[in-house]
Amino acid sequence: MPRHKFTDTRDRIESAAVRLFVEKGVAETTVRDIATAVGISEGALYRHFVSKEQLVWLLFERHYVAFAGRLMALAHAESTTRARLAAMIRGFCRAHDENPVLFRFMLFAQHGQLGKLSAETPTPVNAVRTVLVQGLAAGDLPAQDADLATALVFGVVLEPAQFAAYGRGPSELQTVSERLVAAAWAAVTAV
Amino acid sequence: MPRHKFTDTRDRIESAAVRLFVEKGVAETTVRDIATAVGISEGALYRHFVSKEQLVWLLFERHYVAFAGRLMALAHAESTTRARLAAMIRGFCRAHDENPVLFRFMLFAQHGQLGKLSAETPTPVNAVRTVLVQGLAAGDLPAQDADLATALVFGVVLEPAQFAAYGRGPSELQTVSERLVAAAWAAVTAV
Amino acid sequence: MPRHKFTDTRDRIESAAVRLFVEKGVAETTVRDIATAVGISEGALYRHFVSKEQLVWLLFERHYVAFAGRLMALAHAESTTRARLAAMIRGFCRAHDENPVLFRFMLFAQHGQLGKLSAETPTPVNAVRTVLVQGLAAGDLPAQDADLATALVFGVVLEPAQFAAYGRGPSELQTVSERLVAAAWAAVTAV
Amino acid sequence: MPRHKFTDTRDRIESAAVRLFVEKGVAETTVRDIATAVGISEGALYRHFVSKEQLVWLLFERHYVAFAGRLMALAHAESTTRARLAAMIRGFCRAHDENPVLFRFMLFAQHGQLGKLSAETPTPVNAVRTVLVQGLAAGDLPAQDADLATALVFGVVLEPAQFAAYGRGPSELQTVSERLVAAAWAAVTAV
DNA sequence: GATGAATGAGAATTCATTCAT
DNA sequence: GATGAATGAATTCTCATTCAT
Repeated sequence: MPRHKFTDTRDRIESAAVRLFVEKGVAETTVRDIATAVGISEGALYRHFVSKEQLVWLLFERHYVAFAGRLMALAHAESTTRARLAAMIRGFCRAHDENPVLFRFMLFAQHGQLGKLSAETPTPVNAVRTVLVQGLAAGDLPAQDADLATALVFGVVLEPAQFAAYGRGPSELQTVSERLVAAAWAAVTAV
Repeated sequence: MPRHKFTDTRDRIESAAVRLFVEKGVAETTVRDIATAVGISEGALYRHFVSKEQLVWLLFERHYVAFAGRLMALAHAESTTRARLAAMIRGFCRAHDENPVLFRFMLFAQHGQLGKLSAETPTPVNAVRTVLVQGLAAGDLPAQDADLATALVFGVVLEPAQFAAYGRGPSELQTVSERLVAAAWAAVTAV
Repeated sequence: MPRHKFTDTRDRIESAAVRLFVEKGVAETTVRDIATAVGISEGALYRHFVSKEQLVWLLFERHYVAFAGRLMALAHAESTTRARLAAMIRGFCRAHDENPVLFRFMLFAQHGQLGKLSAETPTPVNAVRTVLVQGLAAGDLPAQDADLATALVFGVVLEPAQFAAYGRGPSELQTVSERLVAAAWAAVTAV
Repeated sequence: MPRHKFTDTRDRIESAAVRLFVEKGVAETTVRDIATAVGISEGALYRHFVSKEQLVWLLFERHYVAFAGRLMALAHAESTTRARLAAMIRGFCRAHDENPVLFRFMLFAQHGQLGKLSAETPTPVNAVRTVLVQGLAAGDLPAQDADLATALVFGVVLEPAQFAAYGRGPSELQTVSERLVAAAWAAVTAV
């Protein structure tokens, strides 16, 4: 095993960790599991990451914030509330299909990291909620609790992803993205 | 009386365990945590339960199956697809509000127990799916993937519960149960 | 090996720990060393002590403060500065001979615990210093820096103990206690 | 120049190591600590030293023996026992003030190296002891145990240094060297 | 039924040392 | 001479489980 490669080690650690965290759960994944999956020693991991805790946080925060940014950019490119919501939902589906494991790690894995986010951090939840609040203000949506509406949109998108993880329903969300758009819009307008 | 006491201790263990499993996660809850919460010794716990694993399984399986039964009974009491779905969603809301901690334990806590259920076990998912399949057969619903439709209904109900757990949106789901019924129906008919 | 003895386990841990800390140094003594010396498992140690750090601190603080109290009581029983100092020095010698290992742990072992003592904690240093300050105020001693005088007394007592630990000079300090009293008095009056 | 640079790095390693060993203790100082302090990589350290152990030994042995030589030279320059002792004590004070860190490393740091010295190695202890033995033989000192007398002299000098390290008493020993000479002489003549 | 000390198998982390580049 | 990733053995500590009392 060569010692001094291309420093892709860090990347390999990250993807192995995300995969294991999703497969087995964060608490159930040991540092040894990760090291073995990467093919290095446990000690070597600590050359790249301060602690398991920090590795979890790093992976979560980076991708979570990046995904929020992606969603906001998609929304900004559209002008109507429905188009914005549709673009975001398609964004969810694309992100899921590109890397289902990462998607699950960000949005399902119980890593206990959500509480560490500062209130101002942009999150996917805030991205969707902002669009809905604007839609409510513009009269594009019937008056309703913004948080509840946000939850409905999330439910319509995330639960099919959850089902997919268990082998139920379509495994590629993009094949049903227009269906999810229609369902989400119907849910938030069916007051 | 001794029999009564036994039952009492057992119940206290169970509710303390459910609460801790939800609050901290299953892996993060130690046997000592539970024993301390109940006010007994660690060893005494093993008088009532074979192992932590078995305790988790017992709690999950019992409540999960019971809840599935409750849902099916609610559906059977109605005659139209929409009424059946509505009754089940109200049942979800009531179960949540009666004991949010238990609700979360059953439906969110990643306890890795889902895979242990045999295929024939009645589950809330199957209960909802069965009603939807019947509705599709009866032509009450537009043709669509039954699993996806099930996921949509679950998403519309569960995500608001998830949000409530984080202090977002209404904390009592029964206050918005008709809203959720409307949203779920809209979602599964918006093909 | 019986499991449930007379709970002298705690005491056995303490004396084994003090001995090892002195013999090998605190940092060089592992929890395993202590457990092996006591004849229990490593994990069992943690039933009695929160951490190695806490064990070190507990041992040090308790004996250090107790010894300071002993010294002060000895001083209080006398009325002249010289008699007070003599009583304290004899107290040092007796403490050394009673348990040289504990004596060394308190006064030589580099356990890094000194900094944790709050300023008001009674210490052997303060005990001696207080007597010297009173002697200076009473004119029993020539004017001089109280800290330096304290250091001289400590040096006269502690260095022979240090030598004894290396097998040099008398191993029992009580055999030379009057000599040390005379030397200390001479040192603090030889301005 | 390259030779010069080598020496320079080596010196910087040595002084950083001595400082860290005294500040944090030998066991508590990691090779990484030293490398970081010097501004080189960990691996580079091993270009200059075989091991941490060897570095400790090297530093200790070299300075300890050199200091013993210095003390003996100072004694040899004088003709009376008292003058010899006085010269040595002033030598102690000067060495302390020149480099308190090195002084503490040699005389206090528990590096477990003392046992490695061969019996014939000249040490500060032997230097002082030799002068006292000669004084006893010459009748300049009252009959007494030579080791105990040596310990008394050491205590009178070292304990003020120890106190200085903790911020008690004078920080520069040379300001009180005559006081220490008087105290030491009083201690060894007060039989 | 209850207690709590004890076990033993890991878990995370540290660290002196090596070695390909 | 220098770098820094990698190793592997140790170290502290945790925790589900057992068992004598």
